[in-house]
Amino acid sequence: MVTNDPHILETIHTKVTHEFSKTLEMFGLSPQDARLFVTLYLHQTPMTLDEMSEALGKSKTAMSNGVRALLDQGLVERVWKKGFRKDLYQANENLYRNFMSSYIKKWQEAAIEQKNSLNVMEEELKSRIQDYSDQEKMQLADDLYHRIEDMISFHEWIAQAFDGIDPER
Amino acid sequence: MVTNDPHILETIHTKVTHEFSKTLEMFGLSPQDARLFVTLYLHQTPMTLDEMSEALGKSKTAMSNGVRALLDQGLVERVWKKGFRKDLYQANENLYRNFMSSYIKKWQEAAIEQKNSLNVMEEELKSRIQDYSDQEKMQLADDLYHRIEDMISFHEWIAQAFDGIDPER
DNA sequence: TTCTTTGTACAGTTTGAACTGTACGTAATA
DNA sequence: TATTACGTACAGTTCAAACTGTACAAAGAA
Repeated sequence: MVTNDPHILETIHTKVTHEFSKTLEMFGLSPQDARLFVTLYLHQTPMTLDEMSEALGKSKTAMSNGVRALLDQGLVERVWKKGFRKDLYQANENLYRNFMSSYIKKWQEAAIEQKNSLNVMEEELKSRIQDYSDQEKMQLADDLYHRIEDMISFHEWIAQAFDGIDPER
Repeated sequence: MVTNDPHILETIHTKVTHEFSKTLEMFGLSPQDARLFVTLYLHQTPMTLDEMSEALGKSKTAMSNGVRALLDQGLVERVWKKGFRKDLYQANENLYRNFMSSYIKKWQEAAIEQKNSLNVMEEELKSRIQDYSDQEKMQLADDLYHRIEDMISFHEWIAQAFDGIDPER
């Protein structure tokens, strides 16, 4: 192609936004939050709500909500500019630390948390299991017990697997 | 507690289902699919659509759809029992292989895929970048170019990180 | 063949998430 | 002080996903 499309820059910008959003969605961001983040990330200077609204073609209210969600997740920060009344926001720079690293941490914590919950239930079941004189119920309780043990192992594997990843680079 | 709650087994069963579903949702399963899978997993023998419907209190149609989703993801298999007309389904046994291992593979493939897409865009941008005489546009293109490079690095980190996990135990 | 059972396609309903426009509280400006 | 600009709370709308009940096609039983 030798054509000199005057919108080539915008076209690539759009494609990149779409592509990178998909990756961020894998980290659990909603499609809209991901889009907003990428918009901020590609924009080299901090943006106002009105600029985001313009860039994404959505209402200011939607941007206000979206930015708050990103702030809560620590992906975006508010910036001050003296003599400027509007709020300014920019995407945090370090992608790896902001996503990969915190993501791993989130998984590990969740895995350990769930494992603990299961342990509690396992204990409860064990202490009750002898109460059953009924043969059939005894069998059911025993089966459930083994399943819980499998689940606990599974959570241990998860925690261990993510432990093997170096969180900083 | 010395009380001997006659429903203690069901109570624990429910709690375990709920807890383990949360873990599976982290792997991208929808809440409904996760619940259905755990129900099958805890049930020691293969189940019919009617049994699932009974167990979850939802329509048979919903079960039919749910099971198909799980089949597509390779989490459940159909079982034959001679002289029995109804379809029987059971959860695949090995949790680690079915979830953790395939999950890691999915991430790696996705990361590499996205990285390739970004590479293509980067090349396109590079080949067009000299067409700009306009100083301002030149700057924009250059900024975008650097951002794309950052994104590519990010995807490389992802692929590398998941590479460090041993997929088989 | 006819009758019955079983799974699923389909149409309609419900529910929740995302978005919009308005209205209001707060803070800067004059 | 009054006025203007800004962000967000709120109520209403839209849209998609999940669910239900009915109707039908396929396969087994009689």
